[in-house]
Amino acid sequence: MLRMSKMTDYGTLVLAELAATTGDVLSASDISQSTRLGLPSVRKLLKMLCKAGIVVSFRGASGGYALARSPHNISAADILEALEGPLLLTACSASDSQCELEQVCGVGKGWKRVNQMIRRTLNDVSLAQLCDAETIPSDVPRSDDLTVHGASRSTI
Amino acid sequence: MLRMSKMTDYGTLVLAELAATTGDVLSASDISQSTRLGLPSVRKLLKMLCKAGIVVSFRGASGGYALARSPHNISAADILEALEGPLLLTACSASDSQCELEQVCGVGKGWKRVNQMIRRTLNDVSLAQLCDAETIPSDVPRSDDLTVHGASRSTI
DNA sequence: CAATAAGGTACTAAAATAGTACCGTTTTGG
DNA sequence: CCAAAACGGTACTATTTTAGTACCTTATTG
Repeated sequence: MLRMSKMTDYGTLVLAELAATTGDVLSASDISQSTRLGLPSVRKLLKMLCKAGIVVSFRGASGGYALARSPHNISAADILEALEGPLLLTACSASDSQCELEQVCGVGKGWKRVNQMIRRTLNDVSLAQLCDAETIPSDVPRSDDLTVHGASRSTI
Repeated sequence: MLRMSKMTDYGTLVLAELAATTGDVLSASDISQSTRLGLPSVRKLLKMLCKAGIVVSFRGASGGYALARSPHNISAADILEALEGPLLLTACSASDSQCELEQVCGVGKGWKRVNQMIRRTLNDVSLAQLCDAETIPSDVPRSDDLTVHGASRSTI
């Protein structure tokens, strides 16, 4: 359903926790306790976020994790890519697409464009904004509103 | 990976075929042949699209399917919702969310905002545009560019 | 040197997705 | 009027992905 995985959802909680801490570092179990997420999952997430360069780790006793940079400089796209891999709406959006329909397919390019638009959206929202929703513009009309005239707009 | 399912991907091929036809209706097997998708899958997709009101069906010999309205009035959001269910980035974006973390969770609202932004993007792209990618604005700056200053922008 | 904490890997279980099959109903046209 | 064409509905199986866990290794501190 175009849904992020649970792990990614949890991952943002973990990051929010790190963003909110006043202390130096937080250990995986600190975070597990404050977020109420299972320790094994928290550890897994922190490893992934660390690999992606979003958090940094300190080993040994009194070690732990911290954000690698300011929450203003961590984008939603960064987070999603770290935890779910490349942001690709369709299989053929990938550079090494193996879609054998690509010749016949007239819509691949269209979806790639949509993919870019979504990526831009996700690049433009920071972790800091995620933690403080009011700072996210809730209704930003595009500068040239070239919309689907009369396209049904379901209201959720 | 924030990816649409294969079926949705196939579904847009089916819709593109219907959008392109000059004839009256196309049967499931017509579409299966022209798209090279398996007949059972094509049938399943057409049933779903019909239920969602995107295509209309005509039963009996010489029956088949046609778009329910102009491809300009069918949005990407319509298609995704028909084939993948509600457009919800996170579990707690749903109205009947059962996320017991909701109290502790500071990021749910933020993701909901992002969800709305993506929804708007998908509402603003039509099937007609998907079939003719050049008509999709490839670089539309938002009217107030309140971006993450210096957020890393991975280039895919 | 013992305790704490991260790094890495591999495995199991559960859930979602994809693909298929079958039978019923409607309509056409000879 | 009946056989063939084509959709409607449902239920099932297999595959793939996701979630969750376990276990061992390495590093740091006091």
